[in-house]
Amino acid sequence: MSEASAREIVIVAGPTASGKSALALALAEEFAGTIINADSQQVYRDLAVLSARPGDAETARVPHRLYGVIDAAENCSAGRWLALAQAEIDAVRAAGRLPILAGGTGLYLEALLNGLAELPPIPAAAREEAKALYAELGAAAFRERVAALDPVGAAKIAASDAQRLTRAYEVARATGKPLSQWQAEQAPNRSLRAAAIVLLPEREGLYRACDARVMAMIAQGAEEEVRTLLARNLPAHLPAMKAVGLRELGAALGGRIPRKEALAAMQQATHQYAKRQYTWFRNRLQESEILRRLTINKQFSESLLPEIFSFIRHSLLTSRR
RNA sequence: GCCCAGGUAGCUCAGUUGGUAGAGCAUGCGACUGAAAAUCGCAGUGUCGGUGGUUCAAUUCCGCCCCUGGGCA
Repeated sequence: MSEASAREIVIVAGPTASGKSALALALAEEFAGTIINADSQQVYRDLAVLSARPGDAETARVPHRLYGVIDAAENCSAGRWLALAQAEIDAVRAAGRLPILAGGTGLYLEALLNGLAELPPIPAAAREEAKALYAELGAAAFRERVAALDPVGAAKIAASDAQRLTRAYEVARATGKPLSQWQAEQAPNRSLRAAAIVLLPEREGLYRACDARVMAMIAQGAEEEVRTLLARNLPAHLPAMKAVGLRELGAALGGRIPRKEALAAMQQATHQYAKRQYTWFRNRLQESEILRRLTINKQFSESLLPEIFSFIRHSLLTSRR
């Protein structure tokens, strides 16, 4: 495949509250772009405030895709998002605009760049079976059972990591082929060419921004949003039910803990989440044949735009305004 | 003022029949292939309230003092 035919995209990544959305907006206005969500929680309709989804003011200025498009009763996944995102990238390019992927879910961006194993759909019953067996056998014995089905995969998973262990089990059982083998057979995505801006602000300032964001969410009606979502009585295992702040605010609304304590716990959980993202983006999304990367160790601000615009112009083949 | 219970890691606490101590959480670092705002791994830290005594050795036993909580006056 020639480089000229590769699909060019821009990626805006970084931990929560680092300024990704504002940067994506500025890029979209400069380069006639459309912003495509790469965040696992912003896809859910029910989580407008809690996921800090762009609001009307932003979506009026620039087209936004894949925000609030899935009901909380359903579950998104890396695979489902990838299919949606690829379709959006094609549509945006067909419309002559630049796709700008913005979001904090490292796995999704990694899947977009490196591809994902092409697995057939795994029936829900396989996961139920895996979970039940894990509960019955306990961690160590279950891990041995997984090792019998997928020795290569099991060797890389800790016995305490129930989630990955049950995943390996369900895939091997449902497809008759070990997950590690599916993964080994996948091919990387060579049809993209990406320029990534990664925001990694100094930690203390980032945490202060996280704290301020939590308070802003409260001011925007986070508690009402939580009350409404909890009233649906959805199963706790759904991804949307794992949003940071949902459990904390829910506990306060239910009178189980003082509100002040809930806010502090939510801020702490936000720090921990930001830290995990920080680790991912510091060590992943590295430069490659298809990826140019610009790391910025600051909170986003307009004064950074000239440097960023220049980076984009030099990284992408197609000349843009 | 008297009585009782406490004072050990950033927090909540365990423990040492006397040989300078540990869990959980927090924090830091890391991993990460369809739950990823998920899930998991590793690591550090302490004048063991102060002071005097007994002892080869005291965070541990004894005295006094300080602080906190509760009770009685």
